[in-house]
Amino acid sequence: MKEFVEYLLQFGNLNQQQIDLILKKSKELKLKNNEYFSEAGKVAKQFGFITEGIIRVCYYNDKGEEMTKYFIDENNIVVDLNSFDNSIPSSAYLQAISDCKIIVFSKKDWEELLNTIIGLDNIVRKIISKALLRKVVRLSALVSDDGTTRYLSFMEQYPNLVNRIPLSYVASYLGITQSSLSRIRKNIC
Amino acid sequence: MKEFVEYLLQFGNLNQQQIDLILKKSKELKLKNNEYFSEAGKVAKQFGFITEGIIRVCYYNDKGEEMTKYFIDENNIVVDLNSFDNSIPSSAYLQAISDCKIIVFSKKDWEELLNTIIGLDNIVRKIISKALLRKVVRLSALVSDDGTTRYLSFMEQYPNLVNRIPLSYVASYLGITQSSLSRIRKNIC
DNA sequence: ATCACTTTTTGCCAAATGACAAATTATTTT
DNA sequence: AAAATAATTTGTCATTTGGCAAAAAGTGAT
Repeated sequence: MKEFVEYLLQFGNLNQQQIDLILKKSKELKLKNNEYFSEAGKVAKQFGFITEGIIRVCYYNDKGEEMTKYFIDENNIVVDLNSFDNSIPSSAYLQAISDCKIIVFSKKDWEELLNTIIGLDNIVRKIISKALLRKVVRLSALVSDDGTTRYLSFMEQYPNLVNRIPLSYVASYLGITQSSLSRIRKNIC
Repeated sequence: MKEFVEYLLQFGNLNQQQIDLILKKSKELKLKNNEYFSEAGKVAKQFGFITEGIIRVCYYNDKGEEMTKYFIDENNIVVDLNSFDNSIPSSAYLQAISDCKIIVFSKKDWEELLNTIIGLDNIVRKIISKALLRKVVRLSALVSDDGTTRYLSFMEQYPNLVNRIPLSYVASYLGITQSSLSRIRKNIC
């Protein structure tokens, strides 16, 4: 929990009373490897913060292939934002790809917090923008580069992820086939 | 000008007095084809809204190749945000790739407006988030697809741009070479 | 209409990647 | 340890794309 509070405080101030309020509403969710935090077709009902583990966001394209959009690891917000905010069914799966511990808030509690704590929505907005910006930077690195360069920059961006997740997920994130990635790795090491 | 006001009002309310204040500070900037709205190495000093024309955002990569990050067309905000907000030198060029008319605000005026008009910063924040989200969606389409698919989705996203800008810019945006794009087009049409 | 210049298309070959299947290696279960 | 399962690597060949240079088409000025 401490991590989450510290994380929030990076983006704005909260007094002890406000912090306590947040703590009171928080619950811990444990997910086993391969379990879902939220699923395509369903409305996202939780706002979370990962304290342990890795989540990946994926969907199925026209051809039925599983595509990994991105990864979220420790000390980051995890929420299917569009679905959560607008109460619409999501088009993506948020799946644990290792055992995870996540601090979660129900939608009701979270909205209550946003309404009660002045400045919290400001903090959240900043967090969201920052996350989006990071996403843009990451995606940019994936365009225009060849497989090898993509893989190298992936390793820079997620240095502590490479060895914790299956190769196939990395490949679908990088937009190349698993075999290609395997060959690329052979050439690098 | 009307377009800009309408644009802002999509994201929040402003009364007539506030609108007049904004109008009073606005200036019209005309850029000829190939001129720069802001340049790499310099601090961005203007916040703009394109009423006519197309701007592209580009930079030079390690190899000295010119890379197009994205295009901005009519009825969209144009600003080198990171540089403008933090007063740091930018790493990108914002270049007119057709004659442009842009409504602009100096940094000083814009900050004054943000301080004076309650709710404007909220509106701006919403605009920025939306733009970032669009960027993510666009970039996602560029990863994982082959050249042909990229080009097709580019045409969907910028239907009125394809015939107005040089092929080489489109190619560098799509992350493929100009020759490849030329061949791809031949196969499609 | 001609010339100069820019943009786009082609041709050629090398390199990278995809598709599919089989083999190998790791991991888990019994 | 052996068997079963999953993950990764490798082989083979077709396709796509890159790199480079030349040709063709388009544009603008005189």
